[in-house]
Amino acid sequence: MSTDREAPPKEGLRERKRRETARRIVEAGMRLFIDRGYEAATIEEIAAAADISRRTFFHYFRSKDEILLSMQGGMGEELAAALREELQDKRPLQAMRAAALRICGGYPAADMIVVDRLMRANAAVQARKQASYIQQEQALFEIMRERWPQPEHEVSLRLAAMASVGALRLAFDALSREGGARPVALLLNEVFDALEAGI
Amino acid sequence: MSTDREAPPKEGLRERKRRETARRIVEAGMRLFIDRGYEAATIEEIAAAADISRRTFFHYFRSKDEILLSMQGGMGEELAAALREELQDKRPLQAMRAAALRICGGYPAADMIVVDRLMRANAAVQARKQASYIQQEQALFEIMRERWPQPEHEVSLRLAAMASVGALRLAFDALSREGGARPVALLLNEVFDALEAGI
DNA sequence: GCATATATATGCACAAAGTGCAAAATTTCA
DNA sequence: TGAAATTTTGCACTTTGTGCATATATATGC
Repeated sequence: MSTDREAPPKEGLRERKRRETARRIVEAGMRLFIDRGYEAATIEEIAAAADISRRTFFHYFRSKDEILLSMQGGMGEELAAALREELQDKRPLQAMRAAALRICGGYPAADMIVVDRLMRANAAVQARKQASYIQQEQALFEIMRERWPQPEHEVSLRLAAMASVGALRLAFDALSREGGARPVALLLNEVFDALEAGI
Repeated sequence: MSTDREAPPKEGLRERKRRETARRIVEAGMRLFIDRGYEAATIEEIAAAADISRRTFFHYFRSKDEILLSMQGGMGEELAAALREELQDKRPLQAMRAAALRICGGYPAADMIVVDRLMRANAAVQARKQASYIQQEQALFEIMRERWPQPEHEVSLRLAAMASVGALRLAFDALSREGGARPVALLLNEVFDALEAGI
């Protein structure tokens, strides 16, 4: 029989459709957010544009802001995975720099700027974005601790996680402020350089 | 005439009543949040308990979560003021430690734990709380920069602000986790000691 | 004290978010 | 094919938050 090694992806019609619907919702949401603003776009409209009922929307996202947050969420997971790899042969800050540089390529600066601008338009969304930085910090700290589990490293790893996420924040803030004038990679390097010089 | 030295507070009936009403709203809100949970307590009930109409509630707070956030807000301003003073004769981390120790006395640990617990019950509120840490970091950074405006200090001051707010976060998290077993002052000193040792 | 300006409180109507429930419609799998 | 599981939908309902007009309370000049 043709290879039953590994768990077969088993991507049935159901899951495929579900993913496709989620994708359509996000797409429709972003389109409407950009066209008429985050607050003005109603879930009703988004659902209509994504060709589902309003009620079904809530089977995919708990609230309107989750559309925006879902974008950032994926990036966080990628970053965590990349960090775990880079930590094999690098010290924390070097690893974070490398991980960030590696994955930022996959996210067009223009998109990040758009999402950032949308988030600034609503206090609750902005808050959740900033909160996600803190969750990210916790996640990255735990990954670093996998690599150096000794308790005497805990404090410095926490510092490293704080500084790393702080650097990401500064770089993305700068990106947004400059409107994408300079590439993300450059900004990241700049911030991480300054960070290392300051320690 | 009985002393007209200094600008008279000019606390008219209006402002006094306004403050009193705000106080009643917060009190009623906290009472209901504790009794039946954050989400279950409706603004309608809170307004009734504070003896105002539902519509009037919104003249005082933009939303339900602002009741909880108003508690944290006051502390942030006090901290900023204390930091400004301590920076006269201390280095950033020392100053932050002193400022935090000074003002934490004014906030009973039990109250802080209750507020923290309530905030954990709702994702949006939790997010705003964490976001306020980031705003706090920005505010404290700016205060530090008043003292050392030279651009070559910018990065290290940013680091100091990040580390300081990080320390506050760790101390308050510990307080909440331990349920108040050890006093805030002790936790703060512990975290700041670890921080300084790690640098 | 009174008139008048100004700030605050309230009621009403309304849009939108979010939830529970039960009835279709669809997909899976034997 | 037919039963089981999952997804989609409609409907009714509660709650949040806002706009607007009106009433009420406070402040201020005369």
